[in-house]
Amino acid sequence: MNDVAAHARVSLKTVSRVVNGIATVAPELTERVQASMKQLGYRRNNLAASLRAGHASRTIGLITADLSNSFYATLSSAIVRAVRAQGFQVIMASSEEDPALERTLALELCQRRVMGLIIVPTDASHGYLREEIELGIPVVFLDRPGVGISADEVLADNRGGAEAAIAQLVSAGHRRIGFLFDSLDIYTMRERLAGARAALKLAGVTIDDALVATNIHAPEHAAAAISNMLALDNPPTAVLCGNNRSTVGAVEEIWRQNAGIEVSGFDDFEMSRLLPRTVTTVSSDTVALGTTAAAQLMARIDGDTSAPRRTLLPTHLVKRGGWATAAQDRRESTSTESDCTERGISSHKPT
Amino acid sequence: MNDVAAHARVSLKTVSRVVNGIATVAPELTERVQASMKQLGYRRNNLAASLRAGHASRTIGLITADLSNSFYATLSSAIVRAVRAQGFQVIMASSEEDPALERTLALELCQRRVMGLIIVPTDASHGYLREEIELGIPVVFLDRPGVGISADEVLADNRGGAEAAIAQLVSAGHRRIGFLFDSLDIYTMRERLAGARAALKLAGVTIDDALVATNIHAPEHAAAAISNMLALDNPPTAVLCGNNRSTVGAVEEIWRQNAGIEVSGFDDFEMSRLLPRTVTTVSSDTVALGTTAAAQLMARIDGDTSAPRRTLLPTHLVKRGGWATAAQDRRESTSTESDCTERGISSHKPT
DNA sequence: CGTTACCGAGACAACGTTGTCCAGACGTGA
DNA sequence: TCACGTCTGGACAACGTTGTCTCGGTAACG
Repeated sequence: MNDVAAHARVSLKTVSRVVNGIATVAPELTERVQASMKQLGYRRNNLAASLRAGHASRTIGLITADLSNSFYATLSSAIVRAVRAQGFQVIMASSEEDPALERTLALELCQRRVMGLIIVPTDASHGYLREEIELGIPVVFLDRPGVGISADEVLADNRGGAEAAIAQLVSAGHRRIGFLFDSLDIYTMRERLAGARAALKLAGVTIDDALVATNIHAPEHAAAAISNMLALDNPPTAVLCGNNRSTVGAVEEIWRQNAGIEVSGFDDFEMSRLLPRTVTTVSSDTVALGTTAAAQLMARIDGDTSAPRRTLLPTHLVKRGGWATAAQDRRESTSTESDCTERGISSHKPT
Repeated sequence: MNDVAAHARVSLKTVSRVVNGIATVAPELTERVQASMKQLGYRRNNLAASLRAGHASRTIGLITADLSNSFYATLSSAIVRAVRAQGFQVIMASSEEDPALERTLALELCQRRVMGLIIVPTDASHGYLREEIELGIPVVFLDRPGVGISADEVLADNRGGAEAAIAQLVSAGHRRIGFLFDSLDIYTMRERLAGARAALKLAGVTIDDALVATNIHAPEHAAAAISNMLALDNPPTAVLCGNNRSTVGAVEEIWRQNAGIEVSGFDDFEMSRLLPRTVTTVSSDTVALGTTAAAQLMARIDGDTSAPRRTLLPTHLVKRGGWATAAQDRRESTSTESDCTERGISSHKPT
């Protein structure tokens, strides 16, 4: 900037004024300065500017569990788009589900003076964030609640979705329902299982613990677990899968064994309509989750100091797949959705 | 920092030394400073530090075409992980395939003093980047080459992959092969089609223009296009799809019409093995693409000033899906891969 | 012609940090 | 005891920018 000023034979401040588009500069000088900037390849240093201006870095931090997972990719994409509209940029990091790494990343981002954080939290205490929040960096937890701290949360109604899925299976006559869930250390898994249990209790159906498999991390685990269940004297007639990996493994194995049991699962996914079996998925609007979290954070950055708020987004049942079971499901996916349950924000309040 | 110094009754510089872990501070003072830092909630301002230190922001910028696409999500994830190992953070942005937006984003990131850029470029001139590169911000183009500028490029061997796919179809006896490609404005589409044409020419097979459909953006377009081809007097016996969306649409429609034609396609995708039809996909190691680009950029940041370099990663054919056509394909996917062609880096040099 | 008012431009300080240099204190050896 | 060396702490400047204040010039009006 000094060089530009010297080259254009004006003062430093005049260059600053031109850069910031302040109108009170003589047109002739403006022109000279702009020519010099171009000639010298001048680029405004936004870091320095935000230093002077007092922390207005116009950057937020985003920590998800696994960037390559399409669920988080969609979330991230929605967030980036939403905050970009307000001139904000996003530093992204991945905690790999490791609480220690998550903490390190969060603190690093705070040091970098992000103006806010969106975190998909792991299942460890987030007390360390209290200080950062008090120091003025707002935090929004996304998809799962933070532990041991009060902050904004944007969640999907997993419990309600589970209840709806079970209600549908029960009304279709199923009484023996299997469960394939990932680790119950994950909040969403606990919620989904709790919802399912509640709905079954309501329907007066008792749960056979032999039909509840947990710690299913990969399709192979799901295949093995469902295989075991099918080998029981009294096998399930339907299965509820805790996430899309479980669903995929279950569908594969069920198809392989040509077993005629019904499948419901969480986390709708791209291409799910190409599954050979009909599957009912509990899906939530991932884009809305991201957009809502971004909006909540921006409100905090803009000075909203009201009490922390939990937003619960609805989930709904969608019928997917069924190519192998043929032409009985030739309807468009939109009309398929219409005969499914919708759950509103107020449907259920997880604790 | 001033406050900490006052509180600990030491000089500003002493605090700085403690923060930076310089050993020449008396242990007693170090302790006093650390206590004061904790008590006052001091956080080092990395922005200010990098300002003083001369642009060592330890941040890179990443611009992809569409964050929510699983291909770019995987790329991004690999890049974030790779640079994180060197203490770098990543600011991510999405160009939405819009050259003007891409340019705006790139310049914004430069103003923010990122130390390097990885860009999945759109098909417009990147001459504007020349100045930035000269100013010392290295750029690596990923997945597609930049236009009108010489910089590092990390690409997949699309042309070789297309040749391999066609060779396989031809050797299986196919002579009438349809093509479903997205816009030829996209570099990868041009490369893939060029490879296919070259391989067909080599095999002495002439191409019927009625079997070449372009500008296929969505599965529905692919379905319509393949439907038209199947209605011809002399329909194709096989089809090559330019990306996974085309593949999905084609497979759906072919299945619907119960037409027995063979499908090959680009871009392997999660769940592709659950497709009802057997599909041969040309896949590349997406993680390796990202990791390679990150490594190349880090080398430039570390001062590598050698001539711009094009890295071509191999593609290989993988058989996927086939649930609906049943038990003839019961093998594990690993063994399925073993009977497929592998293309090396040196297989083909696209221009 | 003089005075006032206004406007454009420059000097200066400050944002938070760190490198450089220097001063002072302490210890040791002659 | 004095001189020299070493080692720690502090003053100062600088990174690149912008807000504030002030000054000089010009135009308009009395």
